Amino acid sequence: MTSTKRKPTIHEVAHMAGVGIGTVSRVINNHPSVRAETRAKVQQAMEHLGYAPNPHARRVAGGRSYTVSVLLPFVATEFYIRLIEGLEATLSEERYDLALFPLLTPKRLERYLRSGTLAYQTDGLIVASYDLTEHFAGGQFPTDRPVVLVDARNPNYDSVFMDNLLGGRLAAEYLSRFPGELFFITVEEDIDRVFSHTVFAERRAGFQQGAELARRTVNPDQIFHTRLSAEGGRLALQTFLRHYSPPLNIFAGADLIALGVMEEAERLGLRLGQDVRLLGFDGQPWTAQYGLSTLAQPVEAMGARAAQLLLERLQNRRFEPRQVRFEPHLIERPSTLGAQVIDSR
Amino acid sequence: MTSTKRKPTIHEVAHMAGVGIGTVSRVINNHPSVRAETRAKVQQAMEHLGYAPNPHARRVAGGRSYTVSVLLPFVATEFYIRLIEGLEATLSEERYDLALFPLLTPKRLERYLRSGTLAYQTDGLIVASYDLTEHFAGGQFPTDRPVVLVDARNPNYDSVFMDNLLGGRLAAEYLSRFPGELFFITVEEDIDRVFSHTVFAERRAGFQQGAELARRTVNPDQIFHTRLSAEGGRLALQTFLRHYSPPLNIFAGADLIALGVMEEAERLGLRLGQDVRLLGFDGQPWTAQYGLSTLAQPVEAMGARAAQLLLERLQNRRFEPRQVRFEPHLIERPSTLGAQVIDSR
DNA sequence: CTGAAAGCGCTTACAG
DNA sequence: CTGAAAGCGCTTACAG
Repeated sequence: MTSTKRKPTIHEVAHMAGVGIGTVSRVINNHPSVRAETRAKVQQAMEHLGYAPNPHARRVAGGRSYTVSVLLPFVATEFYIRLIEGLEATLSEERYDLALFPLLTPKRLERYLRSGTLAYQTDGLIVASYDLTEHFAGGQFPTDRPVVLVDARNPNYDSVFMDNLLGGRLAAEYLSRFPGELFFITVEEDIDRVFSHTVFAERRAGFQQGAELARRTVNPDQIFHTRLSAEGGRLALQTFLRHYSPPLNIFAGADLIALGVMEEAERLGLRLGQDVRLLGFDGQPWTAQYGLSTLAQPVEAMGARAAQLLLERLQNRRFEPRQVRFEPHLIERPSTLGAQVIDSR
Repeated sequence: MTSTKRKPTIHEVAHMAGVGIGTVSRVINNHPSVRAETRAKVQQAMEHLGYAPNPHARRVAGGRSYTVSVLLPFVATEFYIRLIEGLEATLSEERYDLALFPLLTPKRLERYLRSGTLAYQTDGLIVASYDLTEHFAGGQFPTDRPVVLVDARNPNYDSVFMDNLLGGRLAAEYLSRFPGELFFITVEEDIDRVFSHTVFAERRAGFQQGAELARRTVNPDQIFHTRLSAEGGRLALQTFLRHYSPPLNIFAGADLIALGVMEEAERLGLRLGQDVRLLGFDGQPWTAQYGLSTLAQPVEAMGARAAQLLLERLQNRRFEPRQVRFEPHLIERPSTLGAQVIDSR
């Protein structure tokens, strides 16, 4: 006895609207074959009663969970906030719920996937940022549910991914147009991280390629490894300045790291866009106010696309795994444009 | 049609065990009034069939969600991993599920609490680390579900909290026994954080109190504010060393920050436990291998206690809000014991 | 386009 | 201690 007041049911709605419960159900589920007039009557009754369908009854009767699980790193980045919003926007249109499963340890993941109740909890899986197949025998997820990867890539599964190599290359090409050396701040995995991704390694490889194409050298001490935090950016700038003098052209592997670079530059009295040219990656909403140039990722769109792929799978459609590639796009702001631009192309 | 093979139901189990479905249900729910012999028969049948109860059917028939929602910050700390484990251990015994709700924005929270479906999703709420009442009119959560706070405190709700003030005081008292100045590294909220907690402010206040009691002064530049990251600890040590010379006695507000201090000390060739005496807070599992002294929090136990309080509320028991206080306890390791101990008590 | 009815897989008094 | 039966609130063919 947890609830205080009885909640209205489909029967009460049907009674009030003067229709059968089947019709109410059809209205709830946006079934096309309902007369507009009938639909209106039913909707009025629902509103009047403050009716909300019981999802559990729906799941029992429908024989499905109407739920999609999202397996994602347990980190504080805005990236995942945006990703979740993209997923949710698309899934909720089809009345699917989202269940978040934070990837903490492989043991938990294993337990989760093999648990007898997962069958009831989830119609499909979305796996963010990791290609987890390596954790399982045969490179297959131990589940009969459809799986879609987002911000990650595997040829055996539908994948929605960012072309990080291209991103790194664009960064190097762009920063090469300015005087001064090139620098890169990359994120290293924590030692204790058991799940690994390749995002930052790809950006770095792209950056090296782009630098080569522009005939610029990037020495090992022009690359700083740190964790994904603003403070990592601050440390990076301090370290660069021990051996190099402004102007510095810095590509931060993530906006959050670029934020730390900005803070430290300000503390040191360096002018952004002149002494330090700074380019981030992600396109977080706050970068606009901060005047941070960045390679923007259409994160919400990636989430929406992944959700769409999964919904199609859930409709039992059979096709080969689909690979959807997204590209970052450059947004120029004061952090790189403080002074005159030398266009050497 | 998402599932591949039909899952066995309670009827099949009953048939195979030669009992009624009611009996099977009683076995599943650990109802006391089942003969051991009957129970064994049923369990055998369940195992043989690979039976797992359908949680949705249970929720419909039982009229409850059998689910507890945990509202928690979306951060990567091990603290929450441990907290979740403590909660889950206790709740799963009573066949309650856990639903994680990451606190991203107040808007999402509002939408979530007021949504018509929350009534179906959740029998009770556990709110971690934040006293969210300030966000709502009248200082009450806009829900008729029982609410328990953990790692936070509010007189109107059951609360399980850590005595952070005591923790800070213990830290100062302990570190005062060593030669050298006292330092504190605290965590500041990000500007964009809308949810705020008082944990670090409390530890700091306690630290100041403890220092006073020990007749030690702590100047403003002996306190460093940073974000919750290992790199924050590295920056802190660098900063302290600009104005102070070893030995330094540092209380890091969190183990994660202490980790950064250790890394930076090593990089600078400083001896831990001699040049730098370091005390963390949390008692993360890895601190043992790293030899980090720390004020350990019984996180799992706090989670278990919170779960227990909520389960009691769910049994419809009425009592005044209960406040359960936990204390940290000091674990001494090489990071403070590298040299001789001056016991001045 | 719509209603009556069967069915989804459980829980829970009610008898015995 | 246990079984038969009603009921939870939906979905979904099946008729019309």
